[in-house]
Amino acid sequence: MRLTTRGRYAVTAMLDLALHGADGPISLADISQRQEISLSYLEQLFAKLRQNELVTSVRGPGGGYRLARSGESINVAEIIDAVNESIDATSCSGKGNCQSGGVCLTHHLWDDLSQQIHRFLSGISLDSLVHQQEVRLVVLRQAEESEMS
Amino acid sequence: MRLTTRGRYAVTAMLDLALHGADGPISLADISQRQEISLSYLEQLFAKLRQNELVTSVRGPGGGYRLARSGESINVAEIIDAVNESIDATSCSGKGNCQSGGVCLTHHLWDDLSQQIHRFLSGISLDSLVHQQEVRLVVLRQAEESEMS
DNA sequence: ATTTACTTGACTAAAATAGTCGGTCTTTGC
DNA sequence: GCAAAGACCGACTATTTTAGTCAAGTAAAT
Repeated sequence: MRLTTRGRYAVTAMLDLALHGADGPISLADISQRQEISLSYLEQLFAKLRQNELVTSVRGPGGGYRLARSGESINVAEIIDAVNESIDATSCSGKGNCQSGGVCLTHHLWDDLSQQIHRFLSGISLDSLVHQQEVRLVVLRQAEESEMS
Repeated sequence: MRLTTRGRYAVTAMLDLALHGADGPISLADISQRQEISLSYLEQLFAKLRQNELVTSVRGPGGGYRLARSGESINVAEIIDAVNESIDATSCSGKGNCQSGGVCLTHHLWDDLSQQIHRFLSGISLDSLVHQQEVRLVVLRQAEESEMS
């Protein structure tokens, strides 16, 4: 299992869209500045998010990305999935052939853990994050920072 | 956050000790054969497990390792910790300085997830694994396999 | 037409993983 | 006392993944 900056960046960027995308598409340059994520790296991530139909793009001046569905219907687990970070904790990717055809001693444990994590993350929608106190505070700070520059 | 073969191997090896260590120390060679883990790699892992006082060693012929405490009092979270696989899912290692001194947009989410995982894994003792039906079945299969060779 | 911005693919440095290898030190049993 | 078993230690390495750069497009709006 891995949960690295890739998945974290993807969720952060999607949350940025949910927060600022109310009126019109958001450019990757904006997200890059607000969330301090390399622009070229965002391009890579959004290619996958688009393939997985989590965002739609608008080309040309004033263009950018917007959420493909409502923030209510998009959960964190599917964002992480979209950028190829499996939440699976087993070594056999759930296939159950971790030791010479059968399951290994701890297969069941990792399987349980995977389900636990998946249940947790898929229960969290972008909308629910938008409404969190902790998130709102960060949004305010980011707004101040952007005024200064 | 990472959960890779290192943490999985460590838990598997510790469970092997809990299962077979009732009468006398278990050699790494035994564990290596039963669990199909490279002997040299096990040595690395057990160095850390010993430093963290999860196992004690007995040198010389007939020697090996045994659990330092009862299987009831050792939980999976501390085993994974011992081999340096942090369960923390935040990018700032919980420090809260993920974005220019403050927290990033999704810090709280990863913090929550980390706690969730930690609570789950620290609630599982080696003993509770020993008594699981799924584990017992694998133990039987492994016993058969070792008879054949 | 020109500008803006998305799109694609190839490429790369750095880190982590998953080991290997060779040797040393201790203890037990013959 | 000596040989073998097995823990212990450190250095070394191939592979993979991550995180990111760079350059060359393509599409759409003004």
